[in-house]
Amino acid sequence: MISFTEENYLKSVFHLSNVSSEVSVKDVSADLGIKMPTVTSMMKKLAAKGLVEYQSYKPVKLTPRGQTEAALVIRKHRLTEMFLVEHMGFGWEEVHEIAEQIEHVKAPALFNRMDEIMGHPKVDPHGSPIPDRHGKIMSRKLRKLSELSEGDTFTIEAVTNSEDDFLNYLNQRDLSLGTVLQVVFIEPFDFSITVRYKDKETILSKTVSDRLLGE
Amino acid sequence: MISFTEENYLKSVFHLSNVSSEVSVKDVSADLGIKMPTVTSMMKKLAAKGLVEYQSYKPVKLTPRGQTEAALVIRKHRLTEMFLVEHMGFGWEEVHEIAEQIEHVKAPALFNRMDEIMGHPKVDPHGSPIPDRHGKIMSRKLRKLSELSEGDTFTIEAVTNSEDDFLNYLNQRDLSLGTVLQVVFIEPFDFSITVRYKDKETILSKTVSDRLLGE
DNA sequence: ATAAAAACTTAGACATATCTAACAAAAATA
DNA sequence: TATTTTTGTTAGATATGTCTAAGTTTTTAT
Ligand SMILES: [Mn+2]
Ligand SMILES: [Mn+2]
Ligand SMILES: [Mn+2]
Ligand SMILES: [Mn+2]
Repeated sequence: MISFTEENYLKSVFHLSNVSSEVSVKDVSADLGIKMPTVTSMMKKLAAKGLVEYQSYKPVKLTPRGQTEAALVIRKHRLTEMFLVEHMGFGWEEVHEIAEQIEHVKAPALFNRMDEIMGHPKVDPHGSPIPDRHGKIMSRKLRKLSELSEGDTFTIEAVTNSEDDFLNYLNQRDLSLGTVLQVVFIEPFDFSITVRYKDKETILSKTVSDRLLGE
Repeated sequence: MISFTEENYLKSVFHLSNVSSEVSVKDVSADLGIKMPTVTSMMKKLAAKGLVEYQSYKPVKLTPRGQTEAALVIRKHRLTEMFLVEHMGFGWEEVHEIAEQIEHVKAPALFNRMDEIMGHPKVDPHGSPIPDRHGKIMSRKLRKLSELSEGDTFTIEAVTNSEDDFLNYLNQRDLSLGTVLQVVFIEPFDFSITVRYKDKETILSKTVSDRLLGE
């Protein structure tokens, strides 16, 4: 049995693995807001359970089983988010915190039912892929808005961050998944991008354009 | 902040208070499957938090605040059960275990949304009343089927027990909330009751007739 | 190559929630 | 009333998950 707490560590290592190739104790510590000694001891525990590979002073890595278990928690998280948006009328900025709690519920039937009711959605409200029942994830290689050049066209397909502050910022500017943007101008000084969409023109900072994925 | 565990103790004391007038440490111990010394120490903790009245060797009692908090957890439980049945297609025998977990989610918006979507239901799938946002519970005085006499008519309005075994037993016999029964015969030896309903005639044991409430 | 800084681990403490063993009080029975 | 049984408490142990303080190892900078 994997505890609530252990599930959160697995998810953290999983997410960090998709950001950089090596995941350090420090990274996990920062990500979860838990001190390094605690992370070290949890890594030993997860290693003993066969969920992570751990050697002192080395980066940590999920074992295949650890990856599957992490993906299954993420599946529960994303199905929940999608269900809250699609069937309960929540905004995409409201669902992450609720899903953080419901993802730990041990009731496969609940999540399989959500999946069925929604017709097996491929992505969550933030454009992140939903792993299947076996923990397999479809990977799409999307580009960041910040990587484009002047004159390019871009469709928002995902956001890399689900904090409500950021999503409310996007809501205020009427930016959502599916919005098509034209890159009008890139400021060489701070890389802020002027974009045109839906008869509007706005300047987005690099912080924002780094968090928007699409093609 | 009331922990997951504390919430379960409050719920237990609350439920037991509605069964008998006095709630003992033993009762809570039996109800939660937790040893008596553990219950004693939790009662002290809850007393320190102002949620129960506790004195050594005396029955335990919820304070008004303890009652409200218990009722709010029960509200979350029952709204969840109702939502699972009404909006996710689960049977009344499947929802209790899932609700036992979701009732601990800290997200008032989630439960208020369920409540809204369902149009503020008064009872859960087992006929138990759903407390309002302030923890107030409508009380209906229903009779047990076991209290009736031969020739009486009875409409099932609630069950006192949500174990899947019991509910599957009722499902098999096509007994559900709203079913109208005629009491045909009461066996004086073991108080089993012969009932007629929907062109059927069945014998229900005292164990069963004690768990069916109605009027 | 050495010193300094950063990352990591070990050791030990603490909070929560549980248990068993032993004892004490209250209730039931003789 | 005296004894036995039941119920409840105290004391101390254990498991999980967290922390701080103090060292180690590795990496970076001088
Ligand atoms: Mn999320
Ligand atoms: Mn979580
Ligand atoms: Mn998401
Ligand atoms: Mn229930």
